[in-house]
Amino acid sequence: MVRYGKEHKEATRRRIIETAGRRFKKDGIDGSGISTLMGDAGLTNGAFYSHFVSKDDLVATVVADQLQTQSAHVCAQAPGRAGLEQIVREYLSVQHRDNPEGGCPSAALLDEIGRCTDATKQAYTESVLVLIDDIVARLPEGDPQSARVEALGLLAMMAGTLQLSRALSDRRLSDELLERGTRNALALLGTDQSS
Amino acid sequence: MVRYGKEHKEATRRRIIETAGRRFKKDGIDGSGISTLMGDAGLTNGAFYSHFVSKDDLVATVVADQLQTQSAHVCAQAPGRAGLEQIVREYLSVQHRDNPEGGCPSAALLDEIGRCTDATKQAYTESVLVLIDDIVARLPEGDPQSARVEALGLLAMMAGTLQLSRALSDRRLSDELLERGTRNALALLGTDQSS
DNA sequence: TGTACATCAGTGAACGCGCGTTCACTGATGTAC
DNA sequence: TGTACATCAGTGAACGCGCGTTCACTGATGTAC
Repeated sequence: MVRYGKEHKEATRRRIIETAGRRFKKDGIDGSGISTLMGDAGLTNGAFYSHFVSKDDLVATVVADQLQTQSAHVCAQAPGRAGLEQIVREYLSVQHRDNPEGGCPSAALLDEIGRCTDATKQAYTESVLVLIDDIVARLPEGDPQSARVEALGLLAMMAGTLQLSRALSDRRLSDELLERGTRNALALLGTDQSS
Repeated sequence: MVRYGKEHKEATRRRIIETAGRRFKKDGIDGSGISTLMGDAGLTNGAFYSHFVSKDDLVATVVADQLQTQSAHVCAQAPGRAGLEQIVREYLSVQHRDNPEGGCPSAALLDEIGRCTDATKQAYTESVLVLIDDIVARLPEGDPQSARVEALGLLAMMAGTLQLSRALSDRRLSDELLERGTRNALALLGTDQSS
C-alpha cells in the first residue's frame, strides 16, 4: 500500500529544511524565494506545497530546526565551564563571522525574526529556551529562572557582537570587536550571578 | 533663474530620508518598496529617481542619517557618566522595544545591513564611529582606540539584547531580559577598561 | 501691472522580472494477480 | 516470473501581484518684458 516508504518524503522534507536554513542565513528570509529554496534542495517550486502549508510555515519550521541543531552542537562540547568557554570562543571567531550560512541563526536573522508572524516568534522562543537550558546546565547551580535570563543575556550579547562585526567594513576594527566581545562574554560568565 | 529655491527640493529629500528611516526600521529594508516609501513621504513612485540614483543609494543615505540622528540624541543627554547611564536605561527600555520605527537603527536592521552592498556597510561603519566617539567622550580617558572598541562592544550588546527582547513571544521573559541587559551594560561601564 | 514663457519637481503608466501560490500532469514506484 | 494498475512525489506552466526602474507628461512656479 505505502509506495516509497514514508522515509523518502520525510528525507526530502529534511533536506528542504536544512538547505533553507543555510539560504535564509545567507540572504535573509525576505531575500530567499521559494524557487531558489527548492532549487537548493534539488527540486522545483511546485513541490513546495506538498511539504509546507506556506512560506511562513517553512520559516517557523526552519527557525525551530536551526536552534535545535545549535542545541545539539552545544551538547556535543566538553562538559561544564571549559566547554562553555570553548563555545564562546568559537562563536566570536573570525571563522564564524565569515560563514553566516553555516553559523548561528540568531546572529543572522534575529531582527528579521522580530518582524515575523507570531507563530515564528513563538517557535523561536520555545526553541531558544531549549538551547538556553543546555547552556544553563553548564552554569553553577542557583535560581534556574535567573540563570535562564543570564544565559539569554549572554546569547543576545554574542549575537549582537557577531552582527556588528559583520556590518563593519573595517576588517581590523571588526577583529578587535570580536576579541573585546570574547573578553566581555567570559567576564559575564566569571561574575557570579546574584539574584 | 532658480525656480523653487533649492530649499524646496532639499526639504523633500530630507522628508523622504526621514520617513524611509522609520519604514525600514518597521518593515525591514527588503520589506519596504519604493512606492510605499514615497507614499510615506506624500509623493508618488516616479519622483524617487530625481532624488536618488537607486534604492541602494537611498539605503546607504538613510543608514548614515539614522546614525547621525542617534549621535545628536546622545549629545543632547546630560554630560559624562550620568548621561551614559540614562542612555543605557532608555535604550534597554520597554518603550524602545515596543517602538522599533522610532528607535535604534542598529537594533532594527543590523543583520540586514551585514548583507547590504559594500557602500552601505561603509556608510554604516563611518557613521557608527561618529556615534561611538560621542559615547567615548563620556568615558574616563585612556587609550582612545581601546575606548572605541569598548563602546562598540557596548552598542553590540545593547542592540543584540533589544533584538532578542523583540523576538521573544513571552512578554515576561522579554522584560526580564531587558532588566538583566541593563545591569550587564552598566557593569560593562563600571569595570575599568585595562588595555 | 499683465501676459508669455522657461523651468523642473512631481505624476502615473508602463517595462520586465521574481514573488508566493495553484493545479493539471507525469512517471517511477511497489503491489496484486 | 510477467503484466496491469493504483499511488503519489515531483514537474512546470500559469495566476495575480508588487518589485525596482524608466519615461513622456503636467502644471505650479517665478521671471522677463
